Amino acid sequence: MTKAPYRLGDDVPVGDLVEESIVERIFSAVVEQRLPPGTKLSELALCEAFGVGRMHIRRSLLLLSSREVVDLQPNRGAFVASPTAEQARQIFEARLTLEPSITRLAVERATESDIAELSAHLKMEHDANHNENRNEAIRLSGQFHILLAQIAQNAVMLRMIKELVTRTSLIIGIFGKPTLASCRDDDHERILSAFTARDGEAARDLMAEHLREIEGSLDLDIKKNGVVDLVSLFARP
Amino acid sequence: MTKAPYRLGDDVPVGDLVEESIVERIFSAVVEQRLPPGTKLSELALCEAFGVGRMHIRRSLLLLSSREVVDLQPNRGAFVASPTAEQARQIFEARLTLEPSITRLAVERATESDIAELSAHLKMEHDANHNENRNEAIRLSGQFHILLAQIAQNAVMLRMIKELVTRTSLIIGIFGKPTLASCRDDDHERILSAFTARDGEAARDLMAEHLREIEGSLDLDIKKNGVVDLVSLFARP
DNA sequence: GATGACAGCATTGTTAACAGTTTCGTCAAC
DNA sequence: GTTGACGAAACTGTTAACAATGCTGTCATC
Repeated sequence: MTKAPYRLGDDVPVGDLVEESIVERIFSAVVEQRLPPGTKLSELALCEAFGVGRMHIRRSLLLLSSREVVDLQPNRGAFVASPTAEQARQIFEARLTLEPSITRLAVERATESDIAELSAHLKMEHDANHNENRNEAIRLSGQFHILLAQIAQNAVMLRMIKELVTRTSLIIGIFGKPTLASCRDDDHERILSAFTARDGEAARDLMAEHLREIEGSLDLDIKKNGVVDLVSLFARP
Repeated sequence: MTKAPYRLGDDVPVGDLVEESIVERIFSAVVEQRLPPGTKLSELALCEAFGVGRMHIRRSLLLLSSREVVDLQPNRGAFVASPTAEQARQIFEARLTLEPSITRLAVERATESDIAELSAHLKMEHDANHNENRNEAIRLSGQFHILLAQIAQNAVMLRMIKELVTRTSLIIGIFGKPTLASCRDDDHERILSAFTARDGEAARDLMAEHLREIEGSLDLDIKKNGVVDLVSLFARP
């Protein structure tokens, strides 16, 4: 994921754009499980990592905490959130409420090129799984759900899904069994089949089943920990 | 509008608490349509209004803009959002996805005292309507939907609903016909009946119908606030 | 050796001053 | 009378210094 290219003469990105991009990149890092739950997000380290002033970092952290991806503790700092089992339950309940409907809408609204994109995406997922490229596989697996919300053409729900997918990665990091780190891509394949058949109801039901499967695969009792170097993590390639 | 009372010995509110309360109060003002779409929210004025420093106001405005209740324009300031017709469509689509399910969950999880509270709430709504207390009627009408999400015991969806209800107030302010400023409270009565009958499916369907009714009562073509903004009109897409 | 007080350090929270931009009013020109 | 340029004032954006809090390592005591 590279920075958007700014040519000379373009308006320099200012204000919200900076925070937006930082939030997006931290979201990605969380989804890919490069930022495990509980990781301290020190302001200074993030300033170096993103090459911006403390103000932008503090604003970004506030935004992240408003999405409950980061836990802001007064006078102590920011930490990657560690969802509780109860929060996990609520998040899956929200996903089960939203995503089946979104999936049906997506089927109804998908153009041929949308379906082609989904198909190409699934191929990437499959490859990543086959090559044991774990980070990429996890990222693509979450991205699939986001793609559906994009195809459904609803920015409101898209934003909700981005948050829920990200928090789900945290949940899997805490409560997931080591073997299963992401969605099984054949679930996604089946959903794609419903797209090509233009069967919205089937897609909706498959998505519900898919989500229930993920939730069922969790151990809602066990916990874990770890440490990560923020600078190298966000170093520009 | 008075400051929240803090007794001596209470922990002085620090950090997020300040912003949270400001956001909440601005949400309320928007719901009650005391802050119409497009209203300029000057930092200095808000500093005086809430008796806090500029930093807290700026953080609050950022949070409000992340919920799309406030539009943050670089170097120009913060304005109460003016949802477009397309955004209105998406917001109702999201509400139609979430709230019927939430309502069913609420019926399943409601205690007797929850139902009593709902009933008391409806009485207040009815009174406010009868006394032509418009602000109070609008506020209670939105609060009803929030109450349901609270009864459903899902903090994730509760937060989503708070945002959607607030933005719906903006939508009604822009696209609503003058007569109908809030939900008809007899719709809410019918939903309560389904609660007392413990009929979740009925409650769900009534809520869906209720939302469709509200959306149907909008003029999604006519922009009432008169002046057309030529700049955005001719802006490149 | 374990425990607790203490001091120094690191980090976060807050404020104030400064810089940059927009906005508004004035005035001159047509 | 309208339009456009100019300048002052008001507002927002940014930075840096300062204050306050939490953390850590040391040392004395039991």
